[in-house]
Amino acid sequence: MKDQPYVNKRGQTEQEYLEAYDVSQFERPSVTVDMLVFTVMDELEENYRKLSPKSLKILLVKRGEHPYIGQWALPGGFVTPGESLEEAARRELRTETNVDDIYLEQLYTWGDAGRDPRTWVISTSYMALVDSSSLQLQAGDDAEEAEWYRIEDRWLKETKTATKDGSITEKWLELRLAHEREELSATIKITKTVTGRTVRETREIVETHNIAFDHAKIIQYALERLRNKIEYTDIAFALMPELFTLSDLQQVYEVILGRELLAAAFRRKVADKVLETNQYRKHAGHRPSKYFRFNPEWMDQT
Amino acid sequence: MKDQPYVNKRGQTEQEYLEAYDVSQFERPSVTVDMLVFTVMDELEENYRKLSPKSLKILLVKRGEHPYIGQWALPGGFVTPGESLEEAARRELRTETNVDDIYLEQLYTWGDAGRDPRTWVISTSYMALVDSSSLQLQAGDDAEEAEWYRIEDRWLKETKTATKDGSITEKWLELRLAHEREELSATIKITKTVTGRTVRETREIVETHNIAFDHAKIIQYALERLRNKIEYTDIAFALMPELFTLSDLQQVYEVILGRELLAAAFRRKVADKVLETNQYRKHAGHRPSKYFRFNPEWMDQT
DNA sequence: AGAATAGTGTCTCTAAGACATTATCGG
DNA sequence: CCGATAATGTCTTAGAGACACTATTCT
Repeated sequence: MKDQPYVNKRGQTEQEYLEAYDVSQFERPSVTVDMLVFTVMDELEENYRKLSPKSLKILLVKRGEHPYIGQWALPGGFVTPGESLEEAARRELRTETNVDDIYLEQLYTWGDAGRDPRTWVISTSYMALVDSSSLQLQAGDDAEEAEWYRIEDRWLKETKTATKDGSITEKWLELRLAHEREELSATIKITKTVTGRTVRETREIVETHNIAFDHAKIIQYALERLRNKIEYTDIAFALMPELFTLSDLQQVYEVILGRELLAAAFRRKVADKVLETNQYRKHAGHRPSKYFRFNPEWMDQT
Repeated sequence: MKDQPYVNKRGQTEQEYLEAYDVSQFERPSVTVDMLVFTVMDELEENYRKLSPKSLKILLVKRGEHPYIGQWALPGGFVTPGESLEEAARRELRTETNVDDIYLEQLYTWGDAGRDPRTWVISTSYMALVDSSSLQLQAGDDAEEAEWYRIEDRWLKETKTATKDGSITEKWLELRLAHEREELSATIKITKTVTGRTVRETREIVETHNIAFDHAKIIQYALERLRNKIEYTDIAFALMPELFTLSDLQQVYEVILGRELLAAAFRRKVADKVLETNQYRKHAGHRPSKYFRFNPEWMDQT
């Protein structure tokens, strides 16, 4: 395939060219991976009859070094030579959560100048979805101060301005990350520019409280992607334990989408994606629900 | 925000830490951007009565240097310090096509070891959509041997194997890139691994003819993304000229999706996204069609 | 006139939304 | 029996698919 006998303008063969290649001729950035590890956990509920409400969580680590020392950041680290980006992401994930073989998806690569005060850093962010039940079992690895933060966002305001051949829409959102002992927040502005026939979207951090680097922006972007993808793919199952009830599954959809769904329509929609078991949830204080499992055959339908 | 008085374990303030920071402590990759510039062009048609069929094109450049000298590659180049990835992409786009302010979207970042024989290279790929009518006017910049290649793919075969808790589906596709004087091709294998509740997808080049680096894989990925996005977004308009007929628009959808659409349903679907003009296409050899333009108000609907 | 495309009317089919109804547990 | 959730039935609505039919131009 690439064993051409060609020489370049200076008369070099490929081998000669590669031997003479100066790797230091261009300035190079550091490359890191940032992990957006999401899970859905049960909140405690006092009333024994009611279902425990769920909430979406994201894993953050407390920075023990400059810059942004003492603030919270996405787990991640440098990519090392010889490993692919995805390998680096899985390595970080293992050291952070001990969980392997979970859903992982590349999200976006961030390379704005000045996003790290130390040096030129480009970060590829990966979204991972883990099932909380398998996690709660081994949550004892507090060595480096990692915490699950409840994640919520709130619409703040929107403005629209006409331009000569389109419009500019600015939307402000507040991102809130809460934990028993701490609360982090940020304001993010999303600018949507319509020009002629094309649309451009940019994100910008307006302010951020105790969230390191540009990570508030990355988290908001990931949340948006998660919301979109849960509607047209089956990634929700990656957040579920082996056995789950349809109410559990619906709650996961609801907490991510931020709105209630009608049970009848929801059940119709997922009917082909799950398999019935003959087990029931016990001691519920009300009619017990049947456990289901993911239907791997479903993947063939499309 | 980040003016904390904290010191780290070695007692350094942030300023002291940054001054002492050794940027060379980690090995660093070269970072490039690769551009996937798509357009849809009319093919010549002998019969004056028939509509000229359209085809999807991608811009490639001939490599004049090792490695892969003489083969065809995606246009692109190194990212330089101080510019963001998107700025680098727009800069490459300007030098390659002279067109500015066009649809641009970050696709994926490729970082597998060995993807460039020279050194460790990580590439972020961007997809750009341009309207061919504005391009044909200034197609005379052949300085560096850039060519529009017609792009097609073809399903070859599929196998499915059961594993203990899921299955592996392998799909082979042939990618064909054709030009008046040259024809390039590649075979790509897509492996979909279902394990428990999660799905993983990987791509691999089986063979490639005269397509440099791992670019065949990137092109196939971009084509898939384009096909998906044209169904649920309005990116198709970025491929259209200012004025277009609904048949033109339908043809663009058809050539990208690779299947025919029903006119009645298509027109219903786009009805709110376009604005009528009172101009008609002339000298058509059949009933002339009305010209439409993009409706910028449409963006508000969602 | 006739080839070809432009554009519309309408029936069917499927899926989602809305909401009422029945079922079943723990206490 | 009551409070709560589980699960189903069914009417309505929106939209896609299918296809027939009419309209209009150029040579």
